[in-house]
Amino acid sequence: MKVRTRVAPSPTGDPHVGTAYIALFNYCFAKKHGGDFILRIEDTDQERSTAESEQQILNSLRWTGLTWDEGPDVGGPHGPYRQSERASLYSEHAQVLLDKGEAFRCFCTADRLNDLRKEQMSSGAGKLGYDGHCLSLSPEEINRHLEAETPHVVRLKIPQEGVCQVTDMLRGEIDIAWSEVDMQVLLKSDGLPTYHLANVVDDHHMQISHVIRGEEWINSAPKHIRLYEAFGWSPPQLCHLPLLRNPDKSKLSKRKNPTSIHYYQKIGILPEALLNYLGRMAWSMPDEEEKFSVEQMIKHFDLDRISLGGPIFDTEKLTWLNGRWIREDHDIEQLSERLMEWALNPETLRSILPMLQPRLDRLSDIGRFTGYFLSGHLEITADQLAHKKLTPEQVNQAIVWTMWRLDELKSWSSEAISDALRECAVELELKPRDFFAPLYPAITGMKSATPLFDTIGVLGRDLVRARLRDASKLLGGVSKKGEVRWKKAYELGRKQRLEALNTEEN
RNA sequence: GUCCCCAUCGUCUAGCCUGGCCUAGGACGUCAGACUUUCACUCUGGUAACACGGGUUCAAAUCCCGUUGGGGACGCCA
Repeated sequence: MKVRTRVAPSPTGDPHVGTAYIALFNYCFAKKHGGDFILRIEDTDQERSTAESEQQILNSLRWTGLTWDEGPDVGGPHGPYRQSERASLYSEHAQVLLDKGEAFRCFCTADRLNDLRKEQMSSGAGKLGYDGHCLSLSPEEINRHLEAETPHVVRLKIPQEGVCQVTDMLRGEIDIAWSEVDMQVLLKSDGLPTYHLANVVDDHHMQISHVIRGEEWINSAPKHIRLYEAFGWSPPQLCHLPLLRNPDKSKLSKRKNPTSIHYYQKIGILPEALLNYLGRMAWSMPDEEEKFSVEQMIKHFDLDRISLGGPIFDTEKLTWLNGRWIREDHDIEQLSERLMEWALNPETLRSILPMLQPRLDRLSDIGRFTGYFLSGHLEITADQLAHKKLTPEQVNQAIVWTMWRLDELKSWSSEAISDALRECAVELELKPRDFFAPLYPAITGMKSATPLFDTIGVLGRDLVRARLRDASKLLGGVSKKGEVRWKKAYELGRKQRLEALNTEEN
């Protein structure tokens, strides 16, 4: 059987380095065995998925240099490769399970489920999950609900007892008692599938032979195995990779560490260096060589060389490795080409020049304005952030509010940024000009610079977040205690904002 | 809380499966020095780890058990 692997990102935010990491291992495994590597977009979450995010993921993954044999942009024999375009396939399969008696309809309301969860939490019973309420509904009751068009979901039936044996390519047999497995929702009330159903149906139809994914999926593997069994399909081999971590060992997250591929591109990391570094996460060359290309990685790739401790994503070593790629693999001609490819090109210039033109008296003035567009982190001092009307605490608060509020933003347009930040100023009861003042040095390193919202827009989410975090740290950062208090105040503002939004809509 | 996974320098890791060659190797960082008009690069040297306790064995970083620690999962998110 041909080896076929896939990476299946969900377009709900910035393209994540974790996606590139998983993609890299899937790619290497497939290519090592002469197989195919597939890209599939898992956009069944209507609430959070955006076309913008999908495009960025595609762009970022392309930028790394990884190529896929099948995908939404390149097509292939098993398409479509976007789950939102396969909706009927999933509902048909849900029906099959219903007919086979492997799944059941559940008419429980969100309220009942919430209460149930609360009760389970507080009773400290340990076991959480659906209580099987709708399992015993009579055919008449079900029909009555269906006729009344009561919103409902389809859930997977789970064996009452016994254990599920999950075979992991790295860990061997893992036993998980069926009693620990929840009766997972397969089809949501909007008719779209959850990850579990869509994933299994697609992996089967796309003939995926090996599922290489993050460790966070181990606990739901029994659900997937159950689904394969229920359909009468043979499951793929499972392989769970250790998770990339923050320096504090928690799962890599943007709140603690820049996670977007775009950020690393922006600060001038070479794609081959990023992939090289990602390849060093949990994996090593047989001769322990640190610097290697994807081709070399494929040549020596072996799942046995994966170490299971979760690696911390260390930007310092990435930077060192990147330096080696710059120095050892480029002559001056090639380097100048890389630089032009990166940012010294008309396209980049065109994106910032509209803001610059009114400020240029001499062409050479470009120098002091482009610095902060081309830099990664800024070297600023605490007194650059000082403001005559605000206390350092207030300045810090303005910066932190900006950071939090920007994180909530769905669209990264300067209008959206402008609206969001103006709201922050109102919430903090500061005049806009006072509120914005410290943001200039924090984000640009200068007291006055190009228009704030456009600048933030061009710099991008992760870089802006990183600079704001740097600035906040300069002012003492957010202490554990302060975080709680500020978060409360921030949430209050957020709540009022949402309420205002709702009354507007009504 | 319940379940699952994991455990070698501060960090990435080699060694572990197939016990002895391990007084545990390499790399990042850091410190010291050399080179260089400065800086950087480069080079040399130093620093620093088998989580703990029990077993098995002539012999354990390597195998087994327990403890501790870390992480993950417990959504009509993926």
